Amino acid sequence: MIKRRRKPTAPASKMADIARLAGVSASTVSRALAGSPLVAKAKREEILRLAQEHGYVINAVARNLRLKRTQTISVVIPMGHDSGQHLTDPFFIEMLGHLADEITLRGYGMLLQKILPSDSEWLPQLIGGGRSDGIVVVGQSTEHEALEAASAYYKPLVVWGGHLPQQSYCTVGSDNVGGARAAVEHLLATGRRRIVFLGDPKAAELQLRHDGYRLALQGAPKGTAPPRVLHAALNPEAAFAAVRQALQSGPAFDAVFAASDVSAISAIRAISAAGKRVPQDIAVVGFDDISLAAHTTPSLTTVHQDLQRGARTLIELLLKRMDGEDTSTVLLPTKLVVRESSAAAG
Amino acid sequence: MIKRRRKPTAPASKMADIARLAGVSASTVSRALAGSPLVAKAKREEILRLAQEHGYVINAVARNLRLKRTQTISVVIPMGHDSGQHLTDPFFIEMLGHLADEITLRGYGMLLQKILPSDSEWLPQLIGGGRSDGIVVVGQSTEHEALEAASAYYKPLVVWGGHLPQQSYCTVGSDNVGGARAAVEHLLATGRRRIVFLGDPKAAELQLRHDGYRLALQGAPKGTAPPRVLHAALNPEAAFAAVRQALQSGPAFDAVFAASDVSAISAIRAISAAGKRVPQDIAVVGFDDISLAAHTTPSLTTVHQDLQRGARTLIELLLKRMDGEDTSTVLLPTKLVVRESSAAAG
DNA sequence: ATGAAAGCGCTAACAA
DNA sequence: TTGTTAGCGCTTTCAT
Repeated sequence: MIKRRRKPTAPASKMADIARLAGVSASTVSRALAGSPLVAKAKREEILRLAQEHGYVINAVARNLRLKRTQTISVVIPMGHDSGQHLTDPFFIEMLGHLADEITLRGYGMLLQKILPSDSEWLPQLIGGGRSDGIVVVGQSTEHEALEAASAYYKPLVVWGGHLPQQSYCTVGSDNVGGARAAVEHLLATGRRRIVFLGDPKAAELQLRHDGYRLALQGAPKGTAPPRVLHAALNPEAAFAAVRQALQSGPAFDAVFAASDVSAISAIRAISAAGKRVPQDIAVVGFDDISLAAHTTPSLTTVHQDLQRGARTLIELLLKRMDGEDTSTVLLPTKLVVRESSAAAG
Repeated sequence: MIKRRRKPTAPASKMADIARLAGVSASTVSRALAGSPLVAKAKREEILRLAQEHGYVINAVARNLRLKRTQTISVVIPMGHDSGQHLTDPFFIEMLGHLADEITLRGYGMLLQKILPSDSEWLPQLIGGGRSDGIVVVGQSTEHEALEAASAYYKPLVVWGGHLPQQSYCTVGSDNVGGARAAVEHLLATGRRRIVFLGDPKAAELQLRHDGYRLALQGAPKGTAPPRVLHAALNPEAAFAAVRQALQSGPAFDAVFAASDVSAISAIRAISAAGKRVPQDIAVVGFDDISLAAHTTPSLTTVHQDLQRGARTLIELLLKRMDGEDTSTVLLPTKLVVRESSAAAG
C-alpha cells in the first residue's frame, strides 16, 4: 500500500494549542521549537512531532513584536526622475533577483516598495512604520535630499547608486565614471571620432557616466568631435526617437555611447531603420551588460556590472549597519565587454 | 528668510509618547489618528500636529498583531523547473512591477519570495507564518501538486499561470493555447511550411503554448512539415545553443515559434550567426511582447499578453478571496503583434 | 468625549 | 528542567 500523503487540513494556529496537546506550557513549546537544550530531548521531539503533524508554524507577527524586529528588509525603488525606466528595464529585475537571493539566503523576508516620491515623507514613513529592520534603496533617482535627511537619524540604510560629493549615507555602486571612460576610450581606440552620449544625465548614476564620457573625450586625439548629448529618458521609445531624430537632422556621428543597454538596443534599431549598419557605419556601446546584451543582433559591446556582487555587498553592509556598525561607501569595478556592435569600421 | 526644513531628528517611537505630550491617554491618540469622530475636533488636530511634528508613525507590527492581519500580500516566484529563467527574463520584472503597483495602490505591502521548491513544505510554511494576508504565486512551475494541496484549506491564494484540467486553485493567465495557435497560423499564412517550436514544454504554460502550436499545425495545408520541438530551457544561452545545433544538423526549417521573447531573441542571433537572414530565410515569432520586443533588430513579431490587466485581475480576485468569496479562473485574451521578424520570405 | 483594562501570540526573566 | 508572569505597541470594548 502506498504511503498516505499528509492530509490537507488547516494547521493548528497557536502555540497554546500545541502546548495543550503536549500537556506542557507555551514556554516549553517555544523553547522546544527554538531547539533549546533546556527542554528534555524526548519531550522536545514529541513537541516537534506534534507541531509538524498539526502543520503548526510560529506566527511571525507576534514573534517579531515581542522580539522588536521584523526579520524583513525593505527594498525600495524610487521612480522619481523617469517613470518609464523601471518597469521596462531588465537591469532592475536582475538586481532585484540577486537581492532576493541574498536576503532570503540570510533568513530575511524582502518587502518590495515601489514609490513615487511625490510625497517627500515616504522615507520617514517607511522607517517609522517598523515593518522592516533595514532599508535598501535601489537608485538614488532624485531622492538625494530625502536620503541625506533620513540618514541623519536612521542607520540601517544603504543605497545602490553613485557616490555623490559630501553625501552622508552609505552607497554601493559600480564605477560609473571609470566604466564609461573605458567604453569611450575603446571607441576612440577603434577609430571613432564623433561619439555621442545617449541618455539624460539627470539621475545621479547617468550623470557619472556622462562624466566618464567627457573625461575620455578630453584625452582624445586631435580632430575628435566635441562632446554631444542626445537627451532621452531611460526607456526604449525615448532612446529610439532621440537617435532617429539625430540621424535625420544633426551633424553626423560614427559612434553612440548609450547610458544603458536598453537605450543601446533601441539605438541599434533606430540606426538600422535609417538604413545604416552597426557597427560598420556607427558603433554602439551600452552600459549594464544585461543578460540579453550577448544575444542581440549584432551582439552588444557594453560595460559589465557585477550585480550579484553588488547585491551581496549591499546586504552585507546593511546587516552590519543593522548591528550598529559603521560602513563606508563601496565602489565596484566594471569591465568592458567587447562584442560585435563596436567592431572597427570596415 | 527661508522656511526652515523639518529638522532630521529621530521620530517619537510609541503612541504613549505622543499621548504624554498631548496630555491624553493612548486610546485617545489611537482614535485621533484613526480619524474617529469621538475625539473632539480641537484635540484631534492637536494630536495630529504633535504626531506630525515628532515624525511619529504607527507601528505596523503591533497594529497588525492586534488586528490579526498584516496588510501584506506575498508574491512568490517558484524557481523549480528552470532556475535560469527568472533572473534573466524581463517578463518577470514587468509582471512584478505591475503587481507592485496594484498592491501598493490598495494600501498593502508586497512581500517578495523567491523559492526553490526543493522543500515541498514551502507553501504550508508560508501560509502558517502569518506574514501576509494572501498569496500570489507567479507561475505554476512544477508546483501544481503543492498548490492543489494548499488550496484545500487555504483560501486567499491565486496563481498566475495556465488552467490545468481539474485544478482546484484559482488561476489567472493568458490564453496560451489561442495565442500560440494564432502565432503559428500567422506563420502558415505567410507561407512558412517547416515551423519548429523552441522551448521545453515542461512548465505548465509552455505546455499550453506547445498545444496551440500543434493545433495550428493540424489545420495546416498539405506539405507542411510535422511538429518538431527544439528543446531548450527558458534562458538565452540554452535557446541560442539549441537553435545553432538545429541549424547545423537537423532537417531545415523556415520558421521558429519560440515559447518566449527571450528565446526568440536568442534564436534570431543564432540564425544570424549561422549566416541566414531573419525573416527572409527563417521567420521568428516570440511570446510575451516584452518591452524590448519592439526594439530588437529586426523587431520581433510576438504574442502580446496584457500583464497590467493580469496583475490587476490577480489582485482583485485575491482580495475577494481574502474576503471569503469564491472566485473562478480567468483566461485573458492575447493579441498577435506582427513586426519585422515574420515578414513573408523574399 | 475620554480612560482603564484586556488581549492579539509570542519570548524571556524569574521562580521553583 | 519547567511553569508563571510580564510585556512588546496597538485597538477596542466597557465603564464613566
